[in-house]
Amino acid sequence: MKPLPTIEDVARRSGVSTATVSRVLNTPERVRAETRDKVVAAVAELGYTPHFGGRALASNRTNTFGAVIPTMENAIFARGLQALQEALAEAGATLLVATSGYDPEKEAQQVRALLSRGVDGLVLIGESHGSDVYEMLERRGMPFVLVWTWRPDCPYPCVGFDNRASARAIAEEVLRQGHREIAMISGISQGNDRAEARILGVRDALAVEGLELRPERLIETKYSLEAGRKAAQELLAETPRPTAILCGNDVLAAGALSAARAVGLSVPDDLSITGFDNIDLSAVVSPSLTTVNVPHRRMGNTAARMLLSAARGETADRCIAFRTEIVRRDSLGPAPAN
Amino acid sequence: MKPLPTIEDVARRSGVSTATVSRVLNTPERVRAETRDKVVAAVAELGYTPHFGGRALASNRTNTFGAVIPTMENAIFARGLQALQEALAEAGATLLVATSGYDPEKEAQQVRALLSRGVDGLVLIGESHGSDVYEMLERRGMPFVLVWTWRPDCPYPCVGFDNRASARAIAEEVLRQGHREIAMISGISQGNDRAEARILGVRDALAVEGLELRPERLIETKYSLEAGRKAAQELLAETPRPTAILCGNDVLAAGALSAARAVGLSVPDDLSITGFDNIDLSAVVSPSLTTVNVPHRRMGNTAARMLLSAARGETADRCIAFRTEIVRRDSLGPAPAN
DNA sequence: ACGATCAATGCAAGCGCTTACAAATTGAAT
DNA sequence: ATTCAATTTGTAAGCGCTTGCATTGATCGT
Repeated sequence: MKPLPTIEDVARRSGVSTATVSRVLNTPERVRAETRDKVVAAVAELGYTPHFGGRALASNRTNTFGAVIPTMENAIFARGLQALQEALAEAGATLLVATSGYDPEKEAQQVRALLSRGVDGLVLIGESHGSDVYEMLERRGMPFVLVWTWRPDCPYPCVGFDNRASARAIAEEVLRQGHREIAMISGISQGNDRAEARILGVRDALAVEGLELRPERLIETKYSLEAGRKAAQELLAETPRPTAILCGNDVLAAGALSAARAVGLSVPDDLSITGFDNIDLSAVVSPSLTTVNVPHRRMGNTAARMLLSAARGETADRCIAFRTEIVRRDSLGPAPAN
Repeated sequence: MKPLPTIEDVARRSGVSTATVSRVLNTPERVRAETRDKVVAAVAELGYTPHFGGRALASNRTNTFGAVIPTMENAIFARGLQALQEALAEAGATLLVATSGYDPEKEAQQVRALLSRGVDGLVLIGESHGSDVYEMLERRGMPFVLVWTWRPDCPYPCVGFDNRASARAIAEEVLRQGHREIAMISGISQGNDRAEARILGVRDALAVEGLELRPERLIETKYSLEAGRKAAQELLAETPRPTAILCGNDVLAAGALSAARAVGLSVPDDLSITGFDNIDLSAVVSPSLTTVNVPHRRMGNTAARMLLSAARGETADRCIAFRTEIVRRDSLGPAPAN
């Protein structure tokens, strides 16, 4: 285990002081070209890489940002994260991803871990987080942005979309197709503002038609194919059978789809199913899912931009909402005639 | 931006030296219970979290491990990573994930970045990596393990499965169903030993029957649904049309499935399709995919164990192979009678 | 009762880097 | 030439933490 070259080795080799080496690395324009070349050469010859810890300790910055997401297991956040990562990388920064498993305590723990790693900023999913989390962040003036969420008057910097309005929109679309027996499979709404907002949106739409989402027509469950399948199975066992099932996300919808297939119902002839998020999956299941397209990549990009500028000390605590649109595919059709 | 409490603050508050505080944090059993309690209390009251950089600098260990994977965009590595992460977390360690986008140069860059962050060990996918990568790792005696790959006499510590043999097995299954017009959609094999091995495996199986995989029957493309769809479209346009398409992974297979649907072919009656990896997706597409189950979670767990023990200085440079099995579902059927 | 032993704690020297500040060099402008 | 300002470089003081070594008390065998 050969010891790594340090900045001192580089300094010695290029006949300058460590301060100059440091400047070459951080603010090259403040160093005479000739000197710079010598240093750069020495760096290359030694294969020198600055020691992260040393740098963090001395400068109190890490060029690192953290994101805490509920899970990597399903693809909901993948595309957005990827975009976030790319945008940060382009600015020379690194992204650290941690998962909370939808558990607030674990989330607080992960936030703490990221903070102790000296991240310069943080991305969190949604708005519902422990008060301890918000406290930690504000106490030390840590820049952060909430993504995947937006609502009128949101109190924190966020970049997302209006989950409630979007859910309402797709519910209206379902109603427009003549459905009246409507059920919903949602993620667990407790501690998940997106799930909650989507339920509210559906209720909004139903209310306009004088309908309501009865308790037995709403199943909250974890986000997995299997859970979606089970929930749909339950819903389909009741009488009268729903003619449309709105799902809180595409994964649940895909699960519902397979439940429908299992009991021999044809989608969309006998039963309509809608998703939410428009992940890749939704286009390949059969029938393909009618769903809500969410601006994954734009959220990621924008969050990156906001964080970077906040870390530079520029203040821009704005909230940004993107529009969503309904993606019409094959899983939603007119309500069957009685 | 209030300055964070330091170990010194904790020391002062609990009336001991910083050394003792440090010991309470790292080796509590070496501190008298009474003292320990005072320190723990002070830590709690101040909300103290050790500064990561300081710790890394002083101890030259970070309790952090890195993984460089090709991409997060599709779900291939998600489950394995999750397991890796969980196993590391259980031991109090953290996982840093970086992506290379299947680009060797970017991979080297990411490895370098992780090293400069002082990771205590590294997980890499597969065996083909730039010589600079191997050099960096060996030069500093950095523990690492290759996952997702295994072959007889692999020269580095690895934990995976025999891609070639597994591909051969599923190809044999296809042959057993009477297929003779066989095509394959693979990931880009250049610089991807798993893709390459899978192609070789298929060739092995065909060779036994005196068949070969003609160049126009093998399309290499990137791993995406869309790419899979396009490739299948091409393959299906030829005459004679293949009766079975073996895919290098489930994502490609799902794409192929949708291509088949688009041209009105029934799977598996007119055309059989197989996948590889057994990701969640493969069970929900319709028809569900016959594929090769890969021990995602066990690879992740085992890799974690190997890294942790290597970081502790124990030497255990073994290679571990898990068995795979064929998951029989609906996308593979007997070859259609002419 | 006394040194020997051992556990518990403190002291202080760094770990590799950044960055005020000081010093040296340069290049005009006089 | 000489002066002054601007530019470039060096000096050295930490950043927060760990850890080898020294110190202190307590415990024990005799």
